[in-house]
Amino acid sequence: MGANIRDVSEAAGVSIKTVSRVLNNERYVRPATRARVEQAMSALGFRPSAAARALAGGRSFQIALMCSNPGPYFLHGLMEGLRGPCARRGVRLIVHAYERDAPELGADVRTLIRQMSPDGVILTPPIADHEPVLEALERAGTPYVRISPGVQPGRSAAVSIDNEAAAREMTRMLIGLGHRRIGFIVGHRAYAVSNQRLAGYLDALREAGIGLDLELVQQGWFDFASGEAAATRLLRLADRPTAIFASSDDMAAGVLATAHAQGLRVPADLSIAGFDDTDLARLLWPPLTTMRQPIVAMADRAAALLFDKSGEQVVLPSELVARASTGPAPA
Amino acid sequence: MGANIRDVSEAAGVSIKTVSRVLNNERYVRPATRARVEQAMSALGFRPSAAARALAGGRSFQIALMCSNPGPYFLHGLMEGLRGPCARRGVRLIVHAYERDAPELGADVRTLIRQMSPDGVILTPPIADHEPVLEALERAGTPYVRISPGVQPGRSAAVSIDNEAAAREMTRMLIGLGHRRIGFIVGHRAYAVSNQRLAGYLDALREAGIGLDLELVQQGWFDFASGEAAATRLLRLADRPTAIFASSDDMAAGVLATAHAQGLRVPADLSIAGFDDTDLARLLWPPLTTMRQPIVAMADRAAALLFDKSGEQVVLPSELVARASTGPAPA
DNA sequence: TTGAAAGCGTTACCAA
DNA sequence: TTGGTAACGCTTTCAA
Repeated sequence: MGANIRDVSEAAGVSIKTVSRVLNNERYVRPATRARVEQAMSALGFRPSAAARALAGGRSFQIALMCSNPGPYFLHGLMEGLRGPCARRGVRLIVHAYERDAPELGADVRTLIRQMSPDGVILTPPIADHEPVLEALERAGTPYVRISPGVQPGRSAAVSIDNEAAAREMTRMLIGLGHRRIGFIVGHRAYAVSNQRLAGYLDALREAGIGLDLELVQQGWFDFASGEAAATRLLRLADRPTAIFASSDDMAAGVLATAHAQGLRVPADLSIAGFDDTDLARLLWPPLTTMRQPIVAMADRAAALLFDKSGEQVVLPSELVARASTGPAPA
Repeated sequence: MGANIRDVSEAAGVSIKTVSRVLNNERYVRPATRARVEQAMSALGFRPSAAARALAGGRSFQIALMCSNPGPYFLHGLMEGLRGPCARRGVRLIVHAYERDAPELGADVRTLIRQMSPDGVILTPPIADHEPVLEALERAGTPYVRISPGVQPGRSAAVSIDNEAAAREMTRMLIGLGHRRIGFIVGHRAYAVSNQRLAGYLDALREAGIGLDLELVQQGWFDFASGEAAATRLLRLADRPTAIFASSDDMAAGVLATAHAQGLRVPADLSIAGFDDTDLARLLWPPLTTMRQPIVAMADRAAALLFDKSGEQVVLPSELVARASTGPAPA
């Protein structure tokens, strides 16, 4: 099998402890000694056992990403953003998919902590606001970073964007194009960002003096299928919307599919707006985004906060992260 | 902190070893004893430390998914398929994103094995055919399952679908609709499935007596952007294709975006076919798929093979896993 | 600046 | 069917 720390110490003619010091970049190792040890390590192809380090030292060199079953683009963005920071630090990523509605999420996290003792945890909505989970993390002293938290922003390190402002901007833009009947597809109820985005939409309508028609606000669940379904409901209305703002890209894709299926031309017959600016957004046009790939950026930043043990709350600068297909002004 | 195995043994009035037996479902534990131990475990909220188990027993209760940076839908499908089996077995998933073109992938895997000693590894293309990686795995005795391997099918447990047949069927269908100029977007060169799908396309053309026009075959890289680019090239041709078959859904989405951007109506002006049947495929129609979500199914099956330590090679039944938008026959 | 020895929490081997 | 006790490979504490 692989060489262990003793093999290295013997090869280098030093004690085990000294090898350990080199491994952990501790001070008080003479450069010459360090060099000798490092040479022995690479000569033997030594790789420290994560299990042994975790058992003895408490650090597991693993962080956990807790996410529910989000859309493909959300997951992909997270992974994309976490890859670099983790690789640089030599940290492994455990992806822990949780059931959004499981009753025992707190116990779930406790199990995760006890079993793996991760060096840190990244929480994605909606679990980022789940009290039992936060409590379990804090009680265990496990550092964690929340992505897009909805409550108690100062409670932990967190990364987010200004969802309300972004949704307001996007709605304003649609209004500016002449749209008056703008459908809105709300995200999953459990997610704080769903409310924030809805708030932005409502705000822009109010500002423009457009009365709210509740029929135009439909429930979605952030996934493709719910976008399809919500669009179907919206397009069945007697007084159809001329634009639909889906508060996630996955749902926007669903809207697009529905539009296709009904023979509607996009954007001539229907303007569609999405949120998040993933690749999917490029099915729409023009490019109105000020921030590319906010999810990737948030994940990357979250990892940085975790590794630097900073309790900072970061709101990434993003006046607008959505896109729309913008056809000719509606009749 | 949490209770350890000794606390449990004391609470239950048995030896440590007996608790260990219960934990591992070993034989030779009297039902009464087992019950007593189990009660003590739940009373104390005992969770065995993965690190200690790994160190002492060799099993880490972790499996690793090695994947490059695939499209969002591929990644999502994998996670979706692995979630259930892992949860049922109490196994954690390490997602190890590798650089497709890194020179030292073999060393990378060796490091992974030494450090984490995963109970198993799932390999996705193109690493599923990477000799140094397979060798490292075999030398270490780590069970592994390959998804969509391209060579040496019998070398390990593996799961795949018949890519060539699926691509042939899809091309036949397009031909059946009257298309004669069918663009094809090849996947990343490093992936075996790219060739398999291309072979199916070529086969169908030959069968129909349609001469191959190399201009119609464009290189892509399985991602959205390369689909856009390839479509742009295809649509610039003097003698445009009337249909484009992209050998992945992510690329098909890119084709769709390009078509939109050029004001083409889909499918009236351009038929688009995709591969894999993710949600994205629902942007196209009609539903010609015989197998829903092949990626999810492959991942699920791969996990099963890994856990059952079966060396089986599974080819999932799927005559057709692609979809196309099918407009009126081209002029 | 270096080293010796005592754990960390579990499993494995051998007895009882 | 149960129980000691020695590993497992590293970090930590305390000396030197």
